[in-house]
Amino acid sequence: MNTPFSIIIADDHSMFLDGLTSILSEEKSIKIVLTAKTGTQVLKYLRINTEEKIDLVITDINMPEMDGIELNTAIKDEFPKVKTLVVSMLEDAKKIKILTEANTNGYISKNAEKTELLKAIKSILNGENYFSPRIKQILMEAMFSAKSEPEISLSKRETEVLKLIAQEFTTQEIADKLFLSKHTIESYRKNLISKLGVRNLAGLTRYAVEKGMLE
Amino acid sequence: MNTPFSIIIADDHSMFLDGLTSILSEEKSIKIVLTAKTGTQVLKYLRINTEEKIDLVITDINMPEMDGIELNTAIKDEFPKVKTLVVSMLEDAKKIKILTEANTNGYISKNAEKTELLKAIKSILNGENYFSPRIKQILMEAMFSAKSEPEISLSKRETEVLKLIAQEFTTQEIADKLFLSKHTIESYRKNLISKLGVRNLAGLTRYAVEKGMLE
DNA sequence: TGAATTATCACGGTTTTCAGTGAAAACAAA
DNA sequence: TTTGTTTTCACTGAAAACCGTGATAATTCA
Repeated sequence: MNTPFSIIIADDHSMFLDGLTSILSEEKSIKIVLTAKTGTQVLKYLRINTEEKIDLVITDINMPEMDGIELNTAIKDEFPKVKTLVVSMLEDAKKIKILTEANTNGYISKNAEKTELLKAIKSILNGENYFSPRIKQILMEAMFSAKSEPEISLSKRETEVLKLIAQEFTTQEIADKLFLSKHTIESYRKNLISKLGVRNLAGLTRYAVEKGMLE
Repeated sequence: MNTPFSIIIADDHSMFLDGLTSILSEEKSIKIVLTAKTGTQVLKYLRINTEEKIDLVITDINMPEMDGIELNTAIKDEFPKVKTLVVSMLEDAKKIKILTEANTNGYISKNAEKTELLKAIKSILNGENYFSPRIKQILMEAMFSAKSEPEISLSKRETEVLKLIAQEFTTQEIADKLFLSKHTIESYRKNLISKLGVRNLAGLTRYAVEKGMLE
């Protein structure tokens, strides 16, 4: 019989880690060589055990220290032969896009059935990529809707002023805080309003909060 | 040997469900009689199989149709003999508090180790409740910090006006929309500002967004 | 180096918000 | 039935925001 495939699993939720390990240990063609809770642990292992052939790294996206996206790019950069499969809770189009651009070999949701998980793993180990139909669909939708959002980019100053506005400071206060003229801040407010397509302070504030620009 | 304990597991992420099943099927004292993806499935099963003795329901909080909190209260209401263990991703003090008040028998995080999971299950099956140290700590902190938040309650109209303000409507527009005088809306705005302890529209908007009053 | 973007400032006029103060009617709860 | 809350409306003066329409210097980047 062939030697089993060597797999690393990374997820910060130990229960999920244990569960996945338990599921995969039933598969005789798979050998789990490491389970890790952070991306850094995985990278460290790969760097130390360079002589060991690792076939696949299964990773979550949300992890402390080094998340799945960073881990993925690092692996593809340093160990291009190692395949990666992302198993994530979220179905965030942007993150999926970044991951595909970083040459992830597969992406499935934690909603996926066990059979789909095994299918994905086998496909990848066979040299094919695997993205579940749902993920493909989300990617497609993102492609189309992306064009409708022309990506508003704000300069440093604009961002700074916007934050202060959303924090309830008045024009005069912001001017004092930044050692600028009150007129300057007024210009910024005006620009921000037209740039972001909103009508007033409320709109600016909502934009700032929803984009997570505060705290 | 004793008859094994009958357990139901509910979680909308099938991978987690499979993982947990896989872990627990190693335990001989445990028999998994049902795995479900929604709370309603669990309730339906309990209602049909009334003669069957179910010892424990392990459930996530976030689930479609009927979440873990509703499921828990329903179980405690209809089937008080059935124990419940909540296994959740989130460590939200409020939800934990609601669950303890609804007589949940245990609460552990998905961060918990396998050993802790088994410990929790065994404790509960032995008639004790189990809350992990971390959860206890969060609960304690919530108790103390709760007093610092004096629970601001807004009336229907106040909420309505606040929403419209946060949606960038001017006083006049809101007045027209609600068939009220402009002065009335001004009063509401003023009251809201002092009630919520903010300074201006930005503060009101932030409050509305952060409380999830919009969508 | 030249073009584009960013950062800065200015002014007059209009609208809106903010702060203070007050009050009447409707309604629910105790 | 009294008390409290909610909903409704009104006026004033000051402050701030909003609108239009500029301009100049600094920086960045192609």
